[in-house]
Amino acid sequence: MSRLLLLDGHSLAYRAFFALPAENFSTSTGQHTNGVYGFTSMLINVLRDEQPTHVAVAFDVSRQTFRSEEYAEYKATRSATPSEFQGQVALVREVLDALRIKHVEVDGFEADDVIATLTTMAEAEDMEVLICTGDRDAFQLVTDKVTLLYPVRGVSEVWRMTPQAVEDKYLVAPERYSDLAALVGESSDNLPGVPGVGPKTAAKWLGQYGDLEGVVAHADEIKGKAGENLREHLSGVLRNRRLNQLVRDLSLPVTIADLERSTWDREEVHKVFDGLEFRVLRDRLFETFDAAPDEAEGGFDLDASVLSSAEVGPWLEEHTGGQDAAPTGLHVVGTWGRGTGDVSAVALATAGDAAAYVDVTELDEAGEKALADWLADESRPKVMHDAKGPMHALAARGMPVRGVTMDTALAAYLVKPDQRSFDLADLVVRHLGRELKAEEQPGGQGMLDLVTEDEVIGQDAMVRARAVLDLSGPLGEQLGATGGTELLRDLELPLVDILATMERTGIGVDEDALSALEADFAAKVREAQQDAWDAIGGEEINLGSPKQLQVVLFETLGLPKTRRTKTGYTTDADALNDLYAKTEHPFLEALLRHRDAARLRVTVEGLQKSVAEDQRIHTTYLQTIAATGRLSSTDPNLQNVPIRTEEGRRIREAFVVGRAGAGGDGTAYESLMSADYSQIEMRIMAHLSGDAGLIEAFRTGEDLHRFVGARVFSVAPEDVTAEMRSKVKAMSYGLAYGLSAFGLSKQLTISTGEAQALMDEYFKRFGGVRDYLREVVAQARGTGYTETMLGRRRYLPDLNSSNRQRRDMAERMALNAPIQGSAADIIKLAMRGVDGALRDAGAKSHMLLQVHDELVLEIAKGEREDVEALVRREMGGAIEMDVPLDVSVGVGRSWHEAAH
DNA sequence: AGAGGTACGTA
DNA sequence: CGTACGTACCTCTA
Repeated sequence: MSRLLLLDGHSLAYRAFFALPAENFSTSTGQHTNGVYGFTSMLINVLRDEQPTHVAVAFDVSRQTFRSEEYAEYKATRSATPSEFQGQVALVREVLDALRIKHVEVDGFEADDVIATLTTMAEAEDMEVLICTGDRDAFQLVTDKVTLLYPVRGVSEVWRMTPQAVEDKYLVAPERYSDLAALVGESSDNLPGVPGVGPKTAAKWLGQYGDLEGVVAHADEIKGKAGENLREHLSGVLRNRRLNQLVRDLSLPVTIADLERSTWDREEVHKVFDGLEFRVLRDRLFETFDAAPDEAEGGFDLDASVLSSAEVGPWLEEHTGGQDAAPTGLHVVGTWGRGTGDVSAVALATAGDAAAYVDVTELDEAGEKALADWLADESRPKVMHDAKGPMHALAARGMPVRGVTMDTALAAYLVKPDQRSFDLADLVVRHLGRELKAEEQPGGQGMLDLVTEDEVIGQDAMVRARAVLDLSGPLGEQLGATGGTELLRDLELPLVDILATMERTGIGVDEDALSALEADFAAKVREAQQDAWDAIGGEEINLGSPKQLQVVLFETLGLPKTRRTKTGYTTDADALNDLYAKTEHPFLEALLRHRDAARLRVTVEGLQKSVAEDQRIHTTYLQTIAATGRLSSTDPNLQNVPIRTEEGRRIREAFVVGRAGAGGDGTAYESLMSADYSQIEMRIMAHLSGDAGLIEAFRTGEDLHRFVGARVFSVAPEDVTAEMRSKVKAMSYGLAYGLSAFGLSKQLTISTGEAQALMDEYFKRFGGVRDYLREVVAQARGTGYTETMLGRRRYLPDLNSSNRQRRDMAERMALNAPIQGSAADIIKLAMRGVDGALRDAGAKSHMLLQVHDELVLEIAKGEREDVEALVRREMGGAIEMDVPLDVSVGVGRSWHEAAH
């Protein structure tokens, strides 16, 4: 049985808009999404619950329709569309396009007319019809075959309006509903009815005289005030009836057959949902419909074998030993994290459809050696997905991997750096149009007759190995088309091994020092907590609860309200400091002290929890997260260890050089070395902009902010005061982030005018910077992407958004991405250089950490001078620029000491 | 249990 | 109304 689902796009999105709080649904770029969210959510639910075979969504084109032409006041009382709803209908259309659901609109008519026409067309084909709209005019369409789903309680629930349901509710049959509405009036359409006549009276008349025509014909017979009013408003009633009659014979650009449900465009769905930041909804969509028809054509066809120890060597020789050295797909089954891991099995796949599965735990010595030799053989190219973790796992079994010529996760990241995850299954569907599963072989034997769990794991692993291999083709092509081939081959891929080694090495910590800090901070927390409680009369509130704090601050203490947040008033440090400056209330002082101490304590506790048995902390670097090209660090994040406050810096004292001989190979280390680029982003800005003034500033080697301050304030460099310097410093750094005069004024607590004057003066002196920043945005708007010095792209489609908030956000990203991204490129180059130079020199010293513009190394005894020279050379010479790359180096027992 | 919101650490 | 991240806690909802 065919079943057509028709939705009124605008009406439903608008309902959702009012049902869901706009402030809870917006993207990071500021676009509100509550209407789209509610619409999409409802769409998914209806598709799931009703299983229609055909779907269409109708839209209004404009408010100008034949109805408003006949009656100018039609819908005239509707208030202007709230600004938060702006653009959301366009987003609904984007969602529908991604889902490949047809939408239909006809100039001069309303969505309901389109729905009425489609309903009529479907009825002619004997289809069942479901109509989903918040417009009551559609009740007239209800029949035995046409059901109306009328949303109530926002969009969380729908009423199924069958003929019986309409009659129960309105006391008339559906085909009489419009007659009833004409008498009663419809306030939302600004169609006044007969005064004093409600649904009951109207239904009674219609029952008596059959239909509206009958009521009109017998109007003279109706007694009382109601009858009088009816006679008086007769022309209005007839007009209402003309206007609420839906048009059922529009000429439409689609046929019913066009509306048949098709598989959606997965890539487009990801793109659109990414943009809308709909994570839950996307999951729900895929969960609900993945089993349903899908565009993926099938799985992977493999000539699979499970290898015994003795078979490993011969198989590898036969399938990967050719002269052409074609790459092999490699998938590792195991666990990894914190710089180590364990393998249970590996799967291999070749372009010739051969696939093999090796249970590593069952291998004898010879088998293990055959596998290890092959893995370590640089001349046997391997294709992996997110290789770093698997490499840890293999290395932990004494099987280091070399010759990884493609990492599909890294390639996908370089192609689309804004994506948050690079799940293999997703990439396979998107780029290969297939599912991550084995091909069904009708009546076939072997692969599909899987009985044990092990067999399933084995097959899955081989499919993955094959999928990775197949993905490398299209991804490699896309990468080539976007100029990323060298970036992958020369920068990101070599970095994988370097990062893996850093993670495996870890950084030494003094656990006793951490414990002492923890105890100290804990005591401070208790003290501050007690002081805070005392200051409010002893009530023991949870100081970590913004909600409880708001009650105390703004109700109990009656302090002035702070900046609004979605859920109330902010209690952030800035606001509390402001409040303290105004009121000097002792509670605020104690609360701030509590915050600081509590934060430091959790930071220390987190570090304590992650100390491994070797008394070192092994972070994990993520290479495919930051859209600008930076690394990120997790579990624990060692890129945000406190440094700004004295108390915080004490934590860095606990990061120390490893104990003598702790390396296992007996190497003794003498110190930690911290080497960082000074003002690398400003230097990049000078280089990229070519601004003569800024370039000179760096070439003279004078204090940058003093130099700039002298120009901006027209004084001699020695007359630049500390205040001038700090203003200029804030502005210089802010520029790379797209700082506005307003933002600058906020930060420096000066007037907007003063901030603007400061910026004007700056740009007068350093006009090249302004021209460059403008040019970056203009070019990105044209090409759709920004580029770093090494050609790393970031796509910013929102630069052409019609939404100002989104556009402004995209502009700031466009300003920042080349600068932050080039800095990321440069330090990655430097890491390659340092790693290579250490190796060439046969040094025992090694890199431990990367913190965006800083490298931390552990220095082996006697290597300090050599390593310092080498690090300075490699970091300083990582790339050729018009300004020098200044590197400052410090050495000490701890990270804190090394930072001096 | 999981998600969203707030707050806050770094470059 | 300044970019890029990760983590912890609280609170509400499923």
